[in-house]
Amino acid sequence: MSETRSDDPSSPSVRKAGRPPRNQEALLAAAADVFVSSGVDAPVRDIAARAGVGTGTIYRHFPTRADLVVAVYRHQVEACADAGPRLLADSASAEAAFRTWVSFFVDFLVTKHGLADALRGDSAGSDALHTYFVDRLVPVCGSLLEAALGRRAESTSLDPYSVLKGIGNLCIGAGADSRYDLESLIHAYVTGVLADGTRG
Amino acid sequence: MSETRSDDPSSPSVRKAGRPPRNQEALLAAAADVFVSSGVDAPVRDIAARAGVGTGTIYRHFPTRADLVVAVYRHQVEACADAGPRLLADSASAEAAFRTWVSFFVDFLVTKHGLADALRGDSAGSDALHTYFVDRLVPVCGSLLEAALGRRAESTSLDPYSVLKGIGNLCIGAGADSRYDLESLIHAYVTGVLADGTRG
Amino acid sequence: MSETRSDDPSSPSVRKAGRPPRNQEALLAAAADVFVSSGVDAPVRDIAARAGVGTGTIYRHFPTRADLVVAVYRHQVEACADAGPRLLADSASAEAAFRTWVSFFVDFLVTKHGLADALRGDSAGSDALHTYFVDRLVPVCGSLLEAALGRRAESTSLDPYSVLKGIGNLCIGAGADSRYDLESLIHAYVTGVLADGTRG
Amino acid sequence: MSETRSDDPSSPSVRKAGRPPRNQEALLAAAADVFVSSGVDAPVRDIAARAGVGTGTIYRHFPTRADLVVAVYRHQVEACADAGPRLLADSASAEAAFRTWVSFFVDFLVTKHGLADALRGDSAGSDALHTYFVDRLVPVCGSLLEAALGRRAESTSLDPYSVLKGIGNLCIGAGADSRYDLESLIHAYVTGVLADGTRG
DNA sequence: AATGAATGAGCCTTCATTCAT
DNA sequence: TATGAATGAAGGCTCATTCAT
Repeated sequence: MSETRSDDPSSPSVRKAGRPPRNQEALLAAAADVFVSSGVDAPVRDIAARAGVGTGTIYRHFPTRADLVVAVYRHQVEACADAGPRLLADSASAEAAFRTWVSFFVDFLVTKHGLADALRGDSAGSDALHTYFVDRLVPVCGSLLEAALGRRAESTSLDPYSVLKGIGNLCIGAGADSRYDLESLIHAYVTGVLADGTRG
Repeated sequence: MSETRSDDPSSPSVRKAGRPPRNQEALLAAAADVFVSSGVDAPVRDIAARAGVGTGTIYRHFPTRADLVVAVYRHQVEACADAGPRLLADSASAEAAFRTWVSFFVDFLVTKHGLADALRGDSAGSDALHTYFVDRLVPVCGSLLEAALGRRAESTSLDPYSVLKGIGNLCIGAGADSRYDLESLIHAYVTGVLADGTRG
Repeated sequence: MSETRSDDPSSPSVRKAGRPPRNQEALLAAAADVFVSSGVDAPVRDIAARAGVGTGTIYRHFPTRADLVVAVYRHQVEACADAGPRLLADSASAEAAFRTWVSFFVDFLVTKHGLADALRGDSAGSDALHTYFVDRLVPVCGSLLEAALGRRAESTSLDPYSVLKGIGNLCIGAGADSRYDLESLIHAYVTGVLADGTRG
Repeated sequence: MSETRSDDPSSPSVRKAGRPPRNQEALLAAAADVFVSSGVDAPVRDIAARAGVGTGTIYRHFPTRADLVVAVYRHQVEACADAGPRLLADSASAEAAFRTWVSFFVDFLVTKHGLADALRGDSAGSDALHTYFVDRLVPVCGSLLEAALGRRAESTSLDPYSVLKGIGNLCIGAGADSRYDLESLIHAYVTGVLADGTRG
């Protein structure tokens, strides 16, 4: 599907022959590519081929698939996490900040198709990623949500973890399904979360 | 595809007479069991073993995995589809009917662990299932949604397909993750869908 | 080396094409062949190829390498164990019985080149074989040894296990090394064992 | 094979000053350690790691594994060979000298766990080692044996090569198997060798 | 000279699928 | 029809070995 994909830091792209890469960057870019087209469970061999390296090289740098998956998405997760506080400070309203952050998160998930899948936690080696996501993003999502609900929130039953995971789930399969109107759904979802949170 | 197949997943027991296709019964029941415990991608051998038949028998009755998966869940899908009109007629309000139907659908998805996953369309042989779900349930969901939105609905941008798929997505992983408060999320989701639909 | 080898129960030998075998016998014969030429650690693929079957077939019949190794030699081990009591009853003297039995055991080990190696216990999947050998043959060796030492034996420090393992070790590499005069060595070994046993 | 590899069997150790090849030392020591704990077939990487060098360095100094193995044990083999004449001169009797030498050899083999295995000749790169052992020790063993048999020996059928290899074989697996009473076995073995040799 | 990243062959193991019985 | 043995394509992982730096 994506033969392009090149917003990533360093992306040697396709790579057919040429001198082998000397750093992990190339590996990560290749893995990202493959994850997009074949999912996080793609054969190690495919990733190696895409990177133009031997399978051993993959294992050298990332002993387990989890290591690789986490490494592949770490940058983006960090960027996402960092955006939270910034949005809260810069936005006109807390709700706007929350909605913008959610959009940011959704874009990330959708762009990196396959990521949403990884987020689930079933796929091989996804546990590490899942844990990483949760640890890093739930707090951010939580503070934005809390701010958005503001004073009105009295005893919301909607915990940040569920809200975040819900967003992730909603993103699954989007991008590969043109009939699936993710944007509208996310808007409605947030609307509902804020409405229900207010009522507690 | 499968002619008879009683009503409940754990069915063959109920049969009175002994029409030949008795095997189909056992096969479906076994497959349902295995799908629950190992997911829709479980080894054919496991299913055959559970059914007490040879693998060849599985293939004879269900040439592709999709055939099997669809057959396994047909009953429930039908029940779900049939419930729509009934709820619309029996409920106090259209919104109540919609919410109840959604709950029904969610219960189905969650109970049949792994079904939500299958619904996505990536898993082996899920396409057929996906198509079947869509063809059968989108119309039902659509009429309930329309009724719930009622007159207020002017030009909702939320199409039934997306709404249904959103529900399915939200259900993914639930049941295996106790921190994931699916019920509250679904409630919020529906709230948002109805609210946004109104504003369209 | 051995292209012959055919004293084994059922030995389809080389097998190039032809209809695939339907029983384990063929597999065992193939495995025996390969063990002889490549040792008990030979690749499963080699064994499968020799038997003219797919690797999966090997795994079907012998889930672990140990299962296969044990199966391959079980017949011979049993024959060897059974020979003990018989020799004791038929021989002119207990010492003769012991020496004959040792010869029998040695022939077995040497003929099935590679077996002595397996007996050691390091090689993958050899533990099971080792245990089997010990459980089955040590008692037999023990009673023959005891009989041979007869009354004279007072407090022999030579336990049957060590004596048996010593024989096995002595056989290692024999057959592949023409300069190695195993027969004479075994004779001397037994002489020493009986002499030392007497003095205790 | 290996270009340099000094000239004297027991070489690098004696060096006074600090000529570059100091590494050889470290490499051999590391290899010896690893051989003890993981056997002569241990991964090259492990040896390199233990020595604190890159794998390439190992290959530079020892092109083949055989070169390394031989180098590792050269010292001990030489010591063992040198001990022969000395024992013959110092011992009370030739038999005592032989038995002492055998004990010495056995200790060497057992202490350097895995050496006995390597001596066999199957393990990767053991041929060179085997040849070296034979060339160096068979003559020594032969003269001691001859002396021990003395005048009595008329036409012994036990050649030194077999006797030596027999000892080596007996040592296999000792040390890793507490039930295996190597010492007693060796005693009996020598007893038998001397007894049979006399009768020829 | 030393280093260690990279390579890739080779082994194990698991299944989907076919097919003789 | 039913069976399950057999097949063989994958895919994971581990080193021995090479070679650019």
